[in-house]
Amino acid sequence: MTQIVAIDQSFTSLTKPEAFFSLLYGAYMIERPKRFRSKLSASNNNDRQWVFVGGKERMKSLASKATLFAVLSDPEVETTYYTPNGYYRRDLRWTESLRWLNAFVFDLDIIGETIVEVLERFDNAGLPRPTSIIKTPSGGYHATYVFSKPVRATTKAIRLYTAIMGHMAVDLGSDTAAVGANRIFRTPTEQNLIYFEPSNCYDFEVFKTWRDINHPYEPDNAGFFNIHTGNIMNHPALQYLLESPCQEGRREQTALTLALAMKASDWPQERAEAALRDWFISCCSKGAQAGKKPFTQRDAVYKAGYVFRSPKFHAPKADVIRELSGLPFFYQTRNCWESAKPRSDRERSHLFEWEADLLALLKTEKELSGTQQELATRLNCPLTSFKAILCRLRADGRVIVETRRGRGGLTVVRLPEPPLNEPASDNVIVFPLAEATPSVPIRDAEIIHADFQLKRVTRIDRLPAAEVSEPEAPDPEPPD
DNA sequence: GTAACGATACGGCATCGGTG
DNA sequence: CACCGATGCCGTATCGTTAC
Repeated sequence: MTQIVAIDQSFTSLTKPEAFFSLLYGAYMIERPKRFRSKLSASNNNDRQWVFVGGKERMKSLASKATLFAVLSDPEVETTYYTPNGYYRRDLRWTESLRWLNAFVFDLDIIGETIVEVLERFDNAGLPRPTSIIKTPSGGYHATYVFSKPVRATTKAIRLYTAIMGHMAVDLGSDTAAVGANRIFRTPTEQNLIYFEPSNCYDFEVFKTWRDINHPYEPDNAGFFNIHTGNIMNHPALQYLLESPCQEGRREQTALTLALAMKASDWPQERAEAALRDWFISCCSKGAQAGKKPFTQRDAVYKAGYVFRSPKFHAPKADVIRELSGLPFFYQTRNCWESAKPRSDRERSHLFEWEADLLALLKTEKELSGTQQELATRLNCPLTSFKAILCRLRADGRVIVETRRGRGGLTVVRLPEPPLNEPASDNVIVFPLAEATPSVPIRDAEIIHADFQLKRVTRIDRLPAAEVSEPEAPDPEPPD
């Protein structure tokens, strides 16, 4: 904090955005290029951070406030987006290269709400008031919590940060796709920064405490998949199903839906069975029409075992929950590893153009075959670069590549088939379940991103068939 | 064995923002 | 403004694999 105070004193004429960035990066960003700085901090290179500012496609890396402010005030330079967190490398904007977690930023796509209503969301979620709010061109808001003390971005810290942010996003009703440590957001400007309270900075511990109270941590559920699903059992619609009288004719479906929701919420099977037993005893109609088999407690509990045993069940259908409960219900999946695409931001890079060219070509031709040299020539791309993009696209699961070596060798490239394995996959979360240990990435799993209000799949990602150390991509689509 | 291909390793070069 | 250090791009050489 002492450093921040010092900054405030030395820059009395900061603009609001500059003050924001000073606060955000203050503790661990050098003031000016090295020649102006004290020897003490200059030698401490392990703490410095690089941050990125620029457009969606290309961002500049910056390490000093003087440079940052210069870039921000230069109308020639695109500065639409920035990274709230800092990196130890200036050339790789990967989660793995993060050094400091400086803030949480939430993308609130709530058009028409006033700033007062936005602040009420924070109050209602039991969260403190944010440090800043900016208005985005689409009419939404980006709200930021600047940490009073940046958190070193260790693997564990990033995982905790993401998990807590996921809970906060759900409770705030913000875009869960914007959850993660390696995200870019709209750069605050004099015009869009409509709320800025520099004193509203909080220690990361504040958010850990909030999470412990509002979303108790269960070691069994500590895997990645909590983040995909959230705990949907906490949703009022499912609470309603669990606690309200259930009539004949709906018992089967309600029991199944509850079991699915429990599975999707990572409940242990025993807990699900116990809950369904309680549900049967206190809520479920016990009658049966003449000649029909009665619905028994055993049937209810059996549903849990059935659902938990079978890998083909993943999560309940949102529209069934809406129908059974009569309450609005939707949920959105998100991927805690974004579709892996290490997007570095290099001036000379043509790889992404070729990558886009290849994908565009595949959309029209469905399948490309030939020697790699032929295909590379066709794309007007060097052979080595063609191999690089092929390797990356294959690792991401965005194309299927078959190669035949030797004489008459051939490379066939095509787009992966959309998954058809689940009925009504529009609201099914495919998440590989209990058999996978949380620390190991799941191979060949697909994540369906669905908008359950519009009832459509928005995107399908295949988790990269790669090692844990595979760099995580920065966000493919920054929010407005 | 040989031709023709894919896979891999290596080195020259360009480029970046920072440095002094 | 020349230089630094790190890194990506890309051509080339070489090795491995396969059909003939």
